[in-house]
Amino acid sequence: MAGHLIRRLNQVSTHIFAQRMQAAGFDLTPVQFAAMDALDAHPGLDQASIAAKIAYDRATIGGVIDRLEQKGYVARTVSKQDRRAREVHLSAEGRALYHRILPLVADLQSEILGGLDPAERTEFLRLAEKAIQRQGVAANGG
Amino acid sequence: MAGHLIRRLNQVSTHIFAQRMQAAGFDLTPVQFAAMDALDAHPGLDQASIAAKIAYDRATIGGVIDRLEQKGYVARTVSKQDRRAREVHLSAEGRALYHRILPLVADLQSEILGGLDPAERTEFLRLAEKAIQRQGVAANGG
DNA sequence: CTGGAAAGATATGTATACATATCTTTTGAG
DNA sequence: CTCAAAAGATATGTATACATATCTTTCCAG
Repeated sequence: MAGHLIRRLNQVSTHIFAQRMQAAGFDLTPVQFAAMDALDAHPGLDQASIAAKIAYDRATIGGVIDRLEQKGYVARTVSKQDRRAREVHLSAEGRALYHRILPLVADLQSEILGGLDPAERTEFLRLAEKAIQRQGVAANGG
Repeated sequence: MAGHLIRRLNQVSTHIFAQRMQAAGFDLTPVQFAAMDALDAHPGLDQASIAAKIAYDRATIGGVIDRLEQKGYVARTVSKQDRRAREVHLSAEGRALYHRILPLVADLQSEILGGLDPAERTEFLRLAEKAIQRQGVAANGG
């Protein structure tokens, strides 16, 4: 069953992420890192755009940004152009943390596919990307 | 990023599952179906064994079984051999539902990998299985 | 047989994940 | 300009997902 295999793989992936983070003394979830990654590339992005960029729904991202704000890694300000929108920025601390963690996360990717040799990993990533490409799953508000 | 691709794929997978179930007029999540699948093959299984079989933790499965019980699809009885354990059985209604849904779920698997041709699907499944095989992720109480 | 370790289940707390509803603010048709 | 539609965010409710703690019951060493 494809669905079951994919779920297991996702479970392996999040487990490795959590373990590596804890081992390095950081307290960040995969989604929180993904949000910081988007914010490093696009400072001042509003929440709806963050959600669209990393394929989450707005409600989930709202909570994720809440927690990042509580930790002091991001700051939220009401946009002057559109007072409905909240512009989100990495704080100095958040940016520093992101750049310390980035190589760790890059490194852990290969561990997720640890059972595959390099050629197989490349092929797996190609197939995964192609499978996603065909789908138009955007979720609510994404 | 492997982790991100896998998450997206899982999102596609659960989305297709939910859509197909709703279209067919059923109200079952992927986990609930997985639990019923395990119970059809192994009637009377206790919750910890169900969790181990489908790679979940016990706490999650407890809630899943709660909801299946509320819907009337499973029944829980205290084991006579071990009064700590709850033996879980599909009800007549649950078994009937499972057999109606099974072909639907089998069919939807190919849609999850809809962007891939048959040879690619086979290869993807082989690689996914191999990648999982290497990992020993069991979760708490699995 | 007895007391502590171990196992099954449940309780608690945190973090996704997403649909739907609601509130505020902006935009656009007339 | 005005009001309804639309968009950004938040609120609410359900369902995972999992670590940790606790309760009950069983097992086992002595």
